[in-house]
Amino acid sequence: MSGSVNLPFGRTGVEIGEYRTLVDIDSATETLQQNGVQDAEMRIAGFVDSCPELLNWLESSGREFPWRYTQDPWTVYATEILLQRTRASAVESIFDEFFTRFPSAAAVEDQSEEELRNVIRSLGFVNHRTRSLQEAASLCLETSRGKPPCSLEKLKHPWRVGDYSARATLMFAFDDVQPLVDANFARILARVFGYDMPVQPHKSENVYELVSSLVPDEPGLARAFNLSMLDLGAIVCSPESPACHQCPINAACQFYQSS
DNA sequence: CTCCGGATGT
DNA sequence: ACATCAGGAG
Repeated sequence: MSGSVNLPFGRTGVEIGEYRTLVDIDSATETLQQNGVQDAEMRIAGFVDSCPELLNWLESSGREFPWRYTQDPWTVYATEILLQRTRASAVESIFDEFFTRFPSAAAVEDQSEEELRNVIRSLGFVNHRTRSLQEAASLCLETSRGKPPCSLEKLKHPWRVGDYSARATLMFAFDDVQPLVDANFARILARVFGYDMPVQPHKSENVYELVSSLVPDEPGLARAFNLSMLDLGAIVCSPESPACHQCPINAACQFYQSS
């Protein structure tokens, strides 16, 4: 049941012809046109056709964080809370200690709150995250024997577990195809398609709709696609001074073409 | 829309 | 000092 996709990155090998059948090019084009982007059809096609190479880049250059090697629902759910507005490298540095002390939702209720706060202190947002993890653990123990629920609305029940974290849990723990719109993703799309980045990228309905159409409708590829955008944003397409010369999709990027 | 929270990188 | 980080709430 678990392990139906290849870890850590999912499925990274696919031909362009198959990939095209798994995304909604018409819907993506329509959404992009509503943003006032010229040549929307051509730009969407260019992006989609570059995605197989993007997945190859993930396979060779992606970040192999420990949480990418498991689909254990509690581990995925708790890790998403640890990752909120926090550098992934910071979470990596406490990952082993955290899941040694809190390998299950039950462990969070068994250990003292002070113990929990000590382990996550180096991440910041300690008050927020302590309450989130306690309520998440409680939810898991109430609803399904220590496992997080596989429903979007129920996953969002704990304090400060919102749309992104809930969808990420569905995607990475339950192989449920989801669009994961974070700040990185929005920045990349703004550059690739040449429109002004929304003030709250992860809350923009327009960006969300666009990403929904561009996520391939197959769990292994959807996992790889989402991870590739996270890593591209962190490694190559950084906020300041992006390394366009080493970007696997620069041929389809308006920012690169016009610079 | 605005504001929030903390360690970390620059 | 200031912006950023696998966002979220009011």
